[in-house]
Amino acid sequence: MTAEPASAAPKPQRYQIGEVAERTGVTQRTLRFYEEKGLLDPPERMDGGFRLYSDEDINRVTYVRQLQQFLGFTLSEIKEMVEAEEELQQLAATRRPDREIPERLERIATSIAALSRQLEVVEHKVTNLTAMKEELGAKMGRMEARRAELTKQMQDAADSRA
Amino acid sequence: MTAEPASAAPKPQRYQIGEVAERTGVTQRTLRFYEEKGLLDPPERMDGGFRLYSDEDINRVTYVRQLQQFLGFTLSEIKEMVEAEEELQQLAATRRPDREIPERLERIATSIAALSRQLEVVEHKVTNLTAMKEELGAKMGRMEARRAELTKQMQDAADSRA
DNA sequence: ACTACTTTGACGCGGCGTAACCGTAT
DNA sequence: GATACGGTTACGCCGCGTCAAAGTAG
Repeated sequence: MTAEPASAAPKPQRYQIGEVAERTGVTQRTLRFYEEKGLLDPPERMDGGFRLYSDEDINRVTYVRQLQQFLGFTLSEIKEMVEAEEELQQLAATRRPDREIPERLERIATSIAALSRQLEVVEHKVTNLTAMKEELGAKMGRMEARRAELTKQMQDAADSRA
Repeated sequence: MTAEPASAAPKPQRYQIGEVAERTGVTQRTLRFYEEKGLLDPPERMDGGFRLYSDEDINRVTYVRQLQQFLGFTLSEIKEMVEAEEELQQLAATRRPDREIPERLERIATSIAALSRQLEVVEHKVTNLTAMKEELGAKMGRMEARRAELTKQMQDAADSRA
């Protein structure tokens, strides 16, 4: 599909752990930890043993972090989700065996279920946060009113001495 | 300020730990832990040693949980916030010494700073979540399209056999 | 040969969960 | 005195942070 010179090999971009850490905003420790826990599949290595990550790996990391930080899922929950999604992509890559369509449908159903679970959480959070935002705004208003009042009192005291 | 019969004592509502746990949605362990960490001040006790919490305590717990779960602050950050707020309420309760207005102003300033910090986080989160929501929606759409496609293929196969 | 980067351990910490064992309320 | 509830103590788990000691890249 993509234009590709016949003579040059694909040469896909690879990054070592430090750069991945910077670009994703997590530490190197976290990257190794995720790998250990099966959230990232083991990346390539150079001859000396240094890890070499792909762009896909990077996307995976940011995805995991979103599910964790923004939605509050645990790492084991997230693991299930990414595993489901991986299976799905593998199925999409296979050259249409055309048998086993029911199985494909099952996978998709699971995936849709996961997605709607996530959507639910997102909407829940947005509702809560919006409510909180208004509360905070009101509190801020009261605080600023008190501050203004006190500042005025100070002014008056200063004026009466003049 | 509030109407109060002269003959009957105030009789403020008190709850023991189990009920507080239910009403706030945290475990008893968490309540004791928060107390230990100084996030809740030590509640009253009955003669046998059972803890007796007030409505204020309950509010405090839900407040702490909001800051933690929704905004992602650590317990030590939250501790600073609630301590600041406590000082503020004490100052509001004192019978206007009218001296030390500058000090009051300082407290209020700290409090306002904390509030705007929280507001920032809230807005940040809402932005992120909204973006995520749209992504999820799009993904859902694609999934459902694929499902429809596959279901149709199955239909066709069944029809051709009939 | 130098410097920056990476490797695998291993221990530590925050924020609780989960018994265990015993005392209190009713 | 049975049953539900609460008290403290202590160990465990998750999600990493933080050295330490050694090897690799360029």
